[in-house]
Amino acid sequence: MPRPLRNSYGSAKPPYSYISLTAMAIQSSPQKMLSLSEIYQFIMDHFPFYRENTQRWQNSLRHNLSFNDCFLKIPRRPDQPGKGSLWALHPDCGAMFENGSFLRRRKRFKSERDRTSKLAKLITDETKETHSTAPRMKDDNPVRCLSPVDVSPSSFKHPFNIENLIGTDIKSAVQSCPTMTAPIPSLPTCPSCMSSPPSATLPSYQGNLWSAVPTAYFAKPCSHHERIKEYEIARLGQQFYHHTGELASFYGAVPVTTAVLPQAMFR
DNA sequence: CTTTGTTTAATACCAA
DNA sequence: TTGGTATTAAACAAAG
Repeated sequence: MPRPLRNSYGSAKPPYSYISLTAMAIQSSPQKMLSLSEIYQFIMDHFPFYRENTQRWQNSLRHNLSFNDCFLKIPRRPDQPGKGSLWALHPDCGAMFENGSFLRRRKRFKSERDRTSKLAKLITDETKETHSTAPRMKDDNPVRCLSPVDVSPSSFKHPFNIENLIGTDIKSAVQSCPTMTAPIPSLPTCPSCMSSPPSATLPSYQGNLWSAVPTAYFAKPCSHHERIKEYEIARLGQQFYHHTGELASFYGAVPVTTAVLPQAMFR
């Protein structure tokens, strides 16, 4: 049972590490991600101890966000106002705390082989670069997506090629798996526009089978256009979940939006 | 300018 | 004692 937080410790220092406090804040949020200032605010709201000496502990907290693999920096979508990025918990860091009580850390979370954290960094960098390059390509094809089974070299300047991000072991596993034609699963209704996308815009997909698109992708408002992109991303995530489980948890648990993923993927 | 984020370093703590 | 972890300080860059 999670302990009640409010005024539990008066002005005494709570028995939680900065990592615990930050994880609490993030997990308490509906979208499971918060801005830096929102993390500050949560901690100050719930623990009076941290209403003082803010310079000191906030510096420490920022250090923890950057230093620890368990925190993922999620870029804001262009239509999301505010400063800085959003911070989420790495989906694989669930076992970090004993019995989930936040009181003790079992062990430091280290993403295995740096693969997922590298992926997250690459995604962040690609997103930043993509947004800074204002002029878009002439022959934009918004739904052309790199298929996991398509190993043709990318012509992008900064390719977000899934094959570049995964080991050759996974790549060969994907390529060796049975290929078949499957209809794209129907998309859940967008909570923003409350209508289903026209099915004509959704091509069938020749490739490996995938399971259902995680509805988490549609927790945020999106346009039809964006939804198609998000669907392509979900497909990649599920694709690799099917065979490895590793990348899947990354994509599945972090509410990835189009802003998180490089637009180069769709050109 | 301030805020946000990254990184290095020193130090303290704690359990094996 | 040693290794892993947590805290704090500080320098610095990037971005708004």
